[in-house]
Amino acid sequence: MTKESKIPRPTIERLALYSRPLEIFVKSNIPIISSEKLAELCGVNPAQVRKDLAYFGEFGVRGVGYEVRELLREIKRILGTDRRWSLCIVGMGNLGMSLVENDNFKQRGYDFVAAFDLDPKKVGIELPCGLTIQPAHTIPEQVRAVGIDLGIITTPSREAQRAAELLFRANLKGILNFSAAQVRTPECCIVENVDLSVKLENLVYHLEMLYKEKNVTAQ
Amino acid sequence: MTKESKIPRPTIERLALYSRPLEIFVKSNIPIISSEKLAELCGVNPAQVRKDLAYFGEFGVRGVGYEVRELLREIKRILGTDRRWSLCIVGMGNLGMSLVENDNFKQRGYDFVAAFDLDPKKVGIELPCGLTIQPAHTIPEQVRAVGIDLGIITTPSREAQRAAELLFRANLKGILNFSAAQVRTPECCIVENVDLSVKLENLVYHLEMLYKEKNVTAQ
DNA sequence: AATATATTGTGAAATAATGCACATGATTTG
DNA sequence: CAAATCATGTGCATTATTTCACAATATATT
Ligand SMILES: NC(=O)c1ccc[n+]([C@@H]2O[C@H](COP(=O)([O-])OP(=O)(O)OC[C@H]3O[C@@H](n4cnc5c(N)ncnc54)[C@H](O)[C@@H]3O)[C@@H](O)[C@H]2O)c1
Ligand SMILES: NC(=O)c1ccc[n+]([C@@H]2O[C@H](COP(=O)([O-])OP(=O)(O)OC[C@H]3O[C@@H](n4cnc5c(N)ncnc54)[C@H](O)[C@@H]3O)[C@@H](O)[C@H]2O)c1
Repeated sequence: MTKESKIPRPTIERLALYSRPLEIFVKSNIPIISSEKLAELCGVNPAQVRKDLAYFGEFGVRGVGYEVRELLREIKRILGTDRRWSLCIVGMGNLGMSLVENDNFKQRGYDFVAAFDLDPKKVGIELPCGLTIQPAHTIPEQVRAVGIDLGIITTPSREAQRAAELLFRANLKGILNFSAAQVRTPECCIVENVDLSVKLENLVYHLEMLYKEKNVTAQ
Repeated sequence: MTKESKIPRPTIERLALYSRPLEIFVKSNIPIISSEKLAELCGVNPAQVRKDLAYFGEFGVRGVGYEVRELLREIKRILGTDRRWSLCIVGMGNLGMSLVENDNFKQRGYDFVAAFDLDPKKVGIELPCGLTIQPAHTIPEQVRAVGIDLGIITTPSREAQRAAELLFRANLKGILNFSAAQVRTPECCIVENVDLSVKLENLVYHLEMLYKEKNVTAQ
């Protein structure tokens, strides 16, 4: 098992990616998929798919392919999404609201069990999803009491670190941070930062490259 | 210039990251920053920072550091964010609404100039940001007429490919896709996929690893 | 002005990730 | 049942990325 700690990071990211088409295939009752087909659907190399999976076992049958249902089950087991995870969310602005109300999360095994905000005008509001917004200072007690697994931060950037501290001090183990601030945590707490404008800036860079190449080759 | 095409992808991602603390330093009137400080703030290695920057020129002064204002200006020039970009957004549900109303984008140089939806109940609604939701079938003409640079897809996954096709057929060059579906485009159009539940699944995997290691070392 | 200290830029080593190409085993066909 | 076909699993070469370590250069100190 300790071997699994030297799995390439990109492999983990791709496993999650692979599960999307697999879910669709399960629904469509398609029993078998090849690495080639799965690779095509995810925009990667077929050998990559096979290698990624081979880190964890032999899930395929030579000359045949992978049994869709079984493969999806294995990937979920590997990722840890074969059980439900409880989430709380801190900062109930536009983005926070949009996330709690999105039921893709529930379908994928994530349950929002608490929503927090600092603003007294927001505290007490009952959300369509059934939760009532709680005051931010109650984060520690509630995280501990309910045993919340993961926290999502959707506060303004300048408040993100403060929010994170309330969370990990209450012994919560993972944080998904949507603010533009880089959040710092002790080793016992894992953070994923998702800065959406970083994504936009990537896109813009690659576009500029595309334009430049065109100009060069056109001359 | 063609040399810039073999810049490591991760370098581009980090450049965008570096600009966040730099923006704050500019506001705080801090004139100089070292690679070590910048690295610490972004959670990377200082040599990495220097190498990333060195791909594009010599922006620092030995023994001193980097002039904050100048460095930010250079990074923006490199990324292509030294000009404004026009955006349209397709699918005005919770997430789409939250994105158009977020004014971080405007601050960073992105202007939403059109919003589209398929649903007749949504078409015609005037948004707080001033835009009126347009019917999706008008995407081609409006993208061409206004000369929109980038498109954001926030439709349900099953509609994402259709939305993408309307966009790139109208000669739009870049797409940021928030649906869980992998969108396929011709070479002339660049897509960034941002699947938020992939991020969650990554987090969950690394958490599970953390737990397992603890159990192992505890025994 | 000499010495100590700070910090960049970069070649080269180390590490990480990808993808080819083929042996291996399953299935189909004639 | 032999031959042809298909598709996995994997060793290895290749390519990509990170990090080290140090020469080069600037500033501070005495
Ligand atoms: N809305 C988007 O589409 C979008 C896009 C990209 C990034 N983001 C980022 O996501 C974050 C949230 O965006 P938003 O548009 O929802 O902002 P918002 O201003 O609408 O909401 C922020 C909410 O956080 C609350 N808050 C502030 N400090 C808090 C604290 N310490 N504890 C708890 N709650 C606190 C505020 O009361 C408010 O309700 C921001 O960091 C933003 O940069 C948002
Ligand atoms: N809301 C979130 O927080 C969140 C989180 C993660 C991922 N996502 C993804 O983002 C997407 C949007 O999420 P949402 O919660 O806003 O969904 P939503 O159902 O609230 O909104 C989708 C909108 O798209 C419109 N639409 C459907 N087909 C269209 C088409 N062909 N052209 C134009 N408009 C069309 C619908 O009328 C609707 O208004 C989904 O793919 C979802 O999986 C959302």
